Amino acid sequence: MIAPALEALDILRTRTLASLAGEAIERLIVDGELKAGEHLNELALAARLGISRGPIREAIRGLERGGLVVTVVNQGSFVRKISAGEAHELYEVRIALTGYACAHLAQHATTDQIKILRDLIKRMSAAQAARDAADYYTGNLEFHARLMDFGGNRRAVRICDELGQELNLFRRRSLVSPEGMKASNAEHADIVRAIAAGDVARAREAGEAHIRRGMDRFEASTPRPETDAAHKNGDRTAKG
Amino acid sequence: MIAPALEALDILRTRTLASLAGEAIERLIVDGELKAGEHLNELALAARLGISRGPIREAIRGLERGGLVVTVVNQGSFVRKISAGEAHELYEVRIALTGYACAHLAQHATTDQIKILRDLIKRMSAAQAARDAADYYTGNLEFHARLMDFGGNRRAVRICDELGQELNLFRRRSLVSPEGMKASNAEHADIVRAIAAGDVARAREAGEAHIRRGMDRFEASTPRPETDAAHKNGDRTAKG
DNA sequence: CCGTATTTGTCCGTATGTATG
DNA sequence: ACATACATACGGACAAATACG
Repeated sequence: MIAPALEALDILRTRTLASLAGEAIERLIVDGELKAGEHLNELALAARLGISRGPIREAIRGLERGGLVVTVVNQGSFVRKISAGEAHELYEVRIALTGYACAHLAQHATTDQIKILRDLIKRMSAAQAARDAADYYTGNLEFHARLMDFGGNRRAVRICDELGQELNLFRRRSLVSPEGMKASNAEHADIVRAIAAGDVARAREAGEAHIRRGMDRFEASTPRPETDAAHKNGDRTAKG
Repeated sequence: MIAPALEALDILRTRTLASLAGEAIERLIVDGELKAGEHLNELALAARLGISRGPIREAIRGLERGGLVVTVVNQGSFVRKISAGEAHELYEVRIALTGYACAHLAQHATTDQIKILRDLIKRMSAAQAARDAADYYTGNLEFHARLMDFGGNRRAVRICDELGQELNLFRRRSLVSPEGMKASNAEHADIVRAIAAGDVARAREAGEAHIRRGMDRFEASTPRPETDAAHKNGDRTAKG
């Protein structure tokens, strides 16, 4: 199969090739086709997408700012390889934002919003019963997005979304076992209960604990600490 | 025109022109030389920095991802003009992260770290007494960076830094009056006291309240409520 | 409403730097 | 250590779309 080139969408023309290329490369990275640490060959990417190197380079700059790739001069760009420590940092930011959003919701949530959250929990419960990991995954994604959207706001949603993408550079999709789904969804229910009860402190605690438990599960399941971290394509904010 | 062209750093060559251009344009925006809503002329920027359009375009893609500019096809890029509602969102994210960092610090702060924070408070106190707003400003910046760095971590620092930059698109530098400095620094002291006492809840509350108070001060001082909120990117340019 | 000028979007060519035999 | 091959970095040119008179 010769590359689902961008020419297929050429009819639209409502967006620049750089933006389309950016999304295409982003997909290649999050889907794992471009693995962590791998080199991004501009010419190859341009050929694959059927465009020239200009838009490719522009797209890579965006990904660079987004933290998906790192660039070294005269050597090119590489898919960012984040360390366990960096992953921990990302998780902590999510913990902070989720906890705050839950606390905020406990004070300001409407009955409609709570109903939406409860419906999502039901949907995930059904997915878990059906062993449908994919459906649970999307439901979980929407649940957390709703949580942030209701409480924090759109910007917080975007930040969490980007953090999730970066985390996918470390863990290849959070594989959830049936038991894991059940436990995770029980935590979701805890969160919504606290929110519905208007218990600010408990809502925050439940929200934080949920993410933190996911972090713990993830860090416990990681084969090796992978202390090599920085390598040569380390973050430019390198320290120590 | 002074034109602090990039040629001065041409000797180093340790970084790409795109990254240097990005920082240069970023400075132009943050410093207010390029005002909100203003159009970014690629050719003019290239001429000003003494380079070609290629690196300029790449730099703009980075700023776009960073939220400093918005781009519309076949029309170019504009300095992002954020609404009061969006500014409120940004503030809330900072509230969440600062509160979490303070709570974290209350549990894990070392005596050395607390000493550093206290020294910064002293420095700001001196700056306030001397009516040195600039020194207070930098001290304040470092204080908050330290707060995040100790607790949340480097990534949280970066996020808060970027949020602060975006906020500068709305408010032209948070002008702090002498009384404002004094009140603000008193809140700093409250935060550090709670951290030193190991009081998690109070530390979080103090951290959140500090940012929230800054937000309130800012929103109270804003000339117009601008209730439109304009969604997403809003109207790029004030044109009829 | 139309023609012109300006600017963006894209592609290609060249030079420089790095990796490698 | 030297030479070769290759990829990146940058500049410049062309076409299309938009803005303006």
